[in-house]
Amino acid sequence: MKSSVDKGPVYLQVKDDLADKILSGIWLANEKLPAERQLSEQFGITRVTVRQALVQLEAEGLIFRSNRRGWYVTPQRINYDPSRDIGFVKYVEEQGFSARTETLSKELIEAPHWVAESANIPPGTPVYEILRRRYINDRPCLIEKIYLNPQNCPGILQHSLNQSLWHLLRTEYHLSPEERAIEIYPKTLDAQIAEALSVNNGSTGLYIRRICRDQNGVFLEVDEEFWLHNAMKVVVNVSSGN
Amino acid sequence: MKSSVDKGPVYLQVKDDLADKILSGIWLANEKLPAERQLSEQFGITRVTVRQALVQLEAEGLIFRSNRRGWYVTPQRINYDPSRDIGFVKYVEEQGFSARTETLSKELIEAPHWVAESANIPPGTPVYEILRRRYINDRPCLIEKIYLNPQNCPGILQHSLNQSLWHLLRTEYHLSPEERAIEIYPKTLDAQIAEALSVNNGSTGLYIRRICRDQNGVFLEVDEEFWLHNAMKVVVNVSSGN
DNA sequence: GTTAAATTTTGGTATATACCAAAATTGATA
DNA sequence: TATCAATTTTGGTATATACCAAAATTTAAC
Repeated sequence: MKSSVDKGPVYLQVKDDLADKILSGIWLANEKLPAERQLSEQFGITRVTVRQALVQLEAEGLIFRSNRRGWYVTPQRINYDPSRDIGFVKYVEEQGFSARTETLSKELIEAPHWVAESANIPPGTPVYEILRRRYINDRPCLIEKIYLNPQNCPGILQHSLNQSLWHLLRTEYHLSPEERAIEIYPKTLDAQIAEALSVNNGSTGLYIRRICRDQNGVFLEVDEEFWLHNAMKVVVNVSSGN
Repeated sequence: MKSSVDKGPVYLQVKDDLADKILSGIWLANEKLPAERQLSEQFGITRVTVRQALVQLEAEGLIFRSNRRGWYVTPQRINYDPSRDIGFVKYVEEQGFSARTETLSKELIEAPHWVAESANIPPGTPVYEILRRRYINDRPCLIEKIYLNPQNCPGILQHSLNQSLWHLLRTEYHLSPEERAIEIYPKTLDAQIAEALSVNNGSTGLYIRRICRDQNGVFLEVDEEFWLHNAMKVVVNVSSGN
């Protein structure tokens, strides 16, 4: 890998080399990369240096790792519009991917601190909490924590929650959000979330928080999403208003 | 740092320890952390391991590094609403920070490929390109590339562009956007951008692309922003529509 | 042929060490 | 006292090595 002319750090050269193999299609989406020791031999460098290159590529989103199983080529990002509620599965399938949802838990709890605060309800108010895991092409891509106002949708936990939640809210409870406050920023996935997405503890993800209110400003839903940072691209369309 | 009971990897323990010092206020915003060699001695671990912890903390956004000068405590994120155009400086100052803008270059060029495509104009059409660097509390936080339709705002490059661009467009050219298509995702900062923000080549940033059109659907502005990933939080409010 | 146990491979973590160039600091000089 | 050169510190990069536990693979047993 070393050459007479300086092309910058070796690990960046290796990174570029691997990136080429991916972008040019030599390695396909979801394909497993050679083992680290194998790569280090191929490039004639230490495994430590290979690792530096791989971590870089991971940060760029070109590759991902699945718990101790190795490095894989990241599939194309999907577009995601957090301001719409047409149903995740439908939305993803329109883009030519397959999707599915898994409900991890659902219960009535006392509103956590931050939920009470952002929903503007007294602390300790009972709320429904729903935990879901969403897959795109069989890859777990996000964990979702949903908090619902029980006054608006009593008994919703009896329903199957693997479908579009807003479809349910619309048809069964005649609810539809009027105002959405959305927050987006990169955030490290904590142990619980990382585990649930089978990625390494400490991986960076994209965090989306959404607070939906009805026409009277009453809180309908608070929603927290923890995405693999490389799985999607946020796409929002906003008209006028200003 | 080692202890009899297993508390997971040492580098995560160190990370948590440092995180505590920051969150508890022992180390203040913009304060410089001790040198890596010093930390490694304090914790009784290798510099390599210290580095692992620091890189983690950086990914979490708690600390940042400024080209070879060391590690610093990240100041609080600002809120940023890419769907509004009330002027960056004013917006930031309302949140209690100081802000300023620097124009790095401005010229008439042929529309780059992706600009022509997303603006729906013929490739090669002349457009104004403006490059700006924005500071928050004297820290360079984002690079902005702006592409304007010359037909809408002839001669705009003669003006000072360190002020709010939309204020200029409104008052001088009677332009205001009706539709905005916004894209947001984490992206690695390339060499040019990283240099301009004086962060390491290959750092991850948050990328925001915005396409603004008038009421007739004619392209007014295309805008690319490259943010330090830890400098802000995207905040968008969307009403109804669906 | 299927299942279970033994073995190998591999990623995750960690130490010890070294060199370079940029940055910061110190010291000499005008 | 201010300026500039010499020195020291420090972050960035890289090698060589090692051990563990999870995962994958192979082998043995039923």
